[in-house]
Amino acid sequence: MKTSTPSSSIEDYVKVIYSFTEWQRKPITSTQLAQRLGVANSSVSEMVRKLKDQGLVDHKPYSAVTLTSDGVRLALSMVRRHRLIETFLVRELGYRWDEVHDEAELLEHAVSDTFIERMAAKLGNPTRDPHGDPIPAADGSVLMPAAHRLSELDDGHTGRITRISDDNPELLRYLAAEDIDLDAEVEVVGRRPFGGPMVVRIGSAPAPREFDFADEVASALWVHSDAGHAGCSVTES
Amino acid sequence: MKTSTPSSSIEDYVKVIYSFTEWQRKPITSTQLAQRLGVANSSVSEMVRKLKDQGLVDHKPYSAVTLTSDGVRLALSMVRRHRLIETFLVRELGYRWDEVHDEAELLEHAVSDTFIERMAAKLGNPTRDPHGDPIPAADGSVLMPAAHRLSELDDGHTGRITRISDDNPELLRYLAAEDIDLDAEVEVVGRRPFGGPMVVRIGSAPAPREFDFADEVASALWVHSDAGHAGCSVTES
DNA sequence: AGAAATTATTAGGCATACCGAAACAATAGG
DNA sequence: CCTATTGTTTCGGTATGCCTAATAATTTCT
Ligand SMILES: [Mn+2]
Ligand SMILES: [Mn+2]
Ligand SMILES: [Mn+2]
Ligand SMILES: [Mn+2]
Repeated sequence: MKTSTPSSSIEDYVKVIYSFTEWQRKPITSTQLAQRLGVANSSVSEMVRKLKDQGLVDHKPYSAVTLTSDGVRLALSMVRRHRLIETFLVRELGYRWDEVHDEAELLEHAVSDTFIERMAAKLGNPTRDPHGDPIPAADGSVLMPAAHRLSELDDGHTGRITRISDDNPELLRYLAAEDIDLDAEVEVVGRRPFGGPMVVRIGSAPAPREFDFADEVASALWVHSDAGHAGCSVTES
Repeated sequence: MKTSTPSSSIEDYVKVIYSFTEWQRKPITSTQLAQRLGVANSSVSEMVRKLKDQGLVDHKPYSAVTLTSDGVRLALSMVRRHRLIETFLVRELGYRWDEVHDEAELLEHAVSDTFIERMAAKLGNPTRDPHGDPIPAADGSVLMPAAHRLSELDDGHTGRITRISDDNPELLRYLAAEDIDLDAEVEVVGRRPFGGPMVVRIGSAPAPREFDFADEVASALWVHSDAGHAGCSVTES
C-alpha cells in the first residue's frame, strides 16, 4: 500500500524497531515495542497492522516484527536525524549529553531534510553522536564500530570506550561527573566475588583511576578492543 | 478553565490572532482567522470555543476574537520562538530570508524553552528577526519600531526600511535579488499617474537606485522616518 | 423596512492515535 | 497432554482537529 508522508508516530515505531536490533540480535516483540514507546499493547497491534499495510514491516500474528527494506530506509533516515540533532545540540548549543535525547526525540519529526543536511554540513558530517552511536550517512550507509559490552569482557581485557547506552540520563550524568567519556582507555581488572561489581581501570598512563562498576554501568559501556589484543569470550550465536 | 500544555494548533491560532493586530488596528474575524490558518470556517468556530474555554480569548458569537492577557502571554512566547528560530536559520544555517518561515512554523512547536533560550543567548539576544519583525523578550516585553507602510507615505518622505512583510516568499526573493534589505535608505520620489506604481529611490548617497514599486511591493515595505524629518499623513483613527 | 447577500455557528462525519477490557494463541508445568 | 500463565490481538470507546452541508445571525442593498 501507499506510504505518503509518515506520521511522527509511524516514524517513532520504525525507529524503535530498528534500534532494538542495532546492538542486539533478535527482532522486537509487541510487548517490547509497547514498553519502549510507552503505549498499551493494543495500540501496538493496531499500529503494526498499519505499518504492514504501508509496507514498512513484515509481521505474522503472534510473532516478532521486522522491518522491510522500505522500513529500514525510513528507520535509517530517522536515526540519522536523531543523532545529528543530538550532536548539534551538544556541539553548537552547549547541551550536556544527558539532556539531548528528549529534545531530539521531538525535533527529529519537525525539521526538514534541508535543515538536516545544512546542519550535517556545518558539523562536518560527523559519523557518531555524543553517545558513540553511529550516524548513518545520507545514502543510508552505516559504519558500525565493532564493540562489546564491558560487562561481557574477560579479566585483563583492554580497549577504548566506543559507545555509551543513552537510555539512562542519570547514568550519563554519573559518568560525566566522573569525567568518563568516549575514547577513554579501559582495562578490566577483575570482578568482586559473588556477582559483585566489576573492577575497571579507566584513563591513560599518567593517571589511571579504578572504579567499581555495578552491572548496570558495565553493560551500558561498549568497548572496542585495542589493536593487536585479540578477541574476547563473547560469541555471536 | 484549565490550560495544561497547549497543542500546536492552539499555539498557531493564538499566534495568528496576535499577529493580525500587530501592524493593523482591528481585531481578527472568524473568516480571516480561517484564511490565515488555511482551515474551514467551521473549524475556527469550534477552536475558538475551545480557546475561550481555556481562557485564551474573549469572544461573543458573531463578533471578532480578541486575546485575554493569558492569550497575549502565550502568543508573545510563540512569536518569540518563531522569530528567534528564523533568525537562527539565517545566521547559523545559511538559510535565505524567504526560506525560513515554513521551517520556523513547525519548529516553534517542537523545541523546548531551554533550546530557545540557549539559541537566543548564542545569537546575542536579537531584538528583530530577518524581516525586521520585533522579537519579544523572554519577559514578554516588545519594542515595536514606529513604522509606516511605504505605500502610505507622502512624496518626498525619507527614512529607512524597518520591516518587510514576510508572507510572500516570491516578493522576498525579488527584493533579495535587487539587493534591497533592512535598513536601506528610502525616499519617495512620486507616483505614476492613474494609480500607477510608486517611484522610490533606494540606497545611500554614492549609488542610489530608482524603482517602480507596484502597490503590493510598496505596502509590504515598512519605513521608519529619518530623525528630524517630521511625520506623514497617516492617521491612527 | 424587507429581501438578498455575507458571515458565523451547529450538526454530522472522518482520520489518527491512544486506552481498558475481553477474547484468543502459544508456551510452560505438572 | 492438558491446563495455567503469559503474550497478543480484537472490540468498543475517547480526544483532537479537521471537513461539508445545513442553519442562523448580521449586514447590505433596494
Ligand atoms: Mn521521536
Ligand atoms: Mn544518542
Ligand atoms: Mn506553527
Ligand atoms: Mn519573520
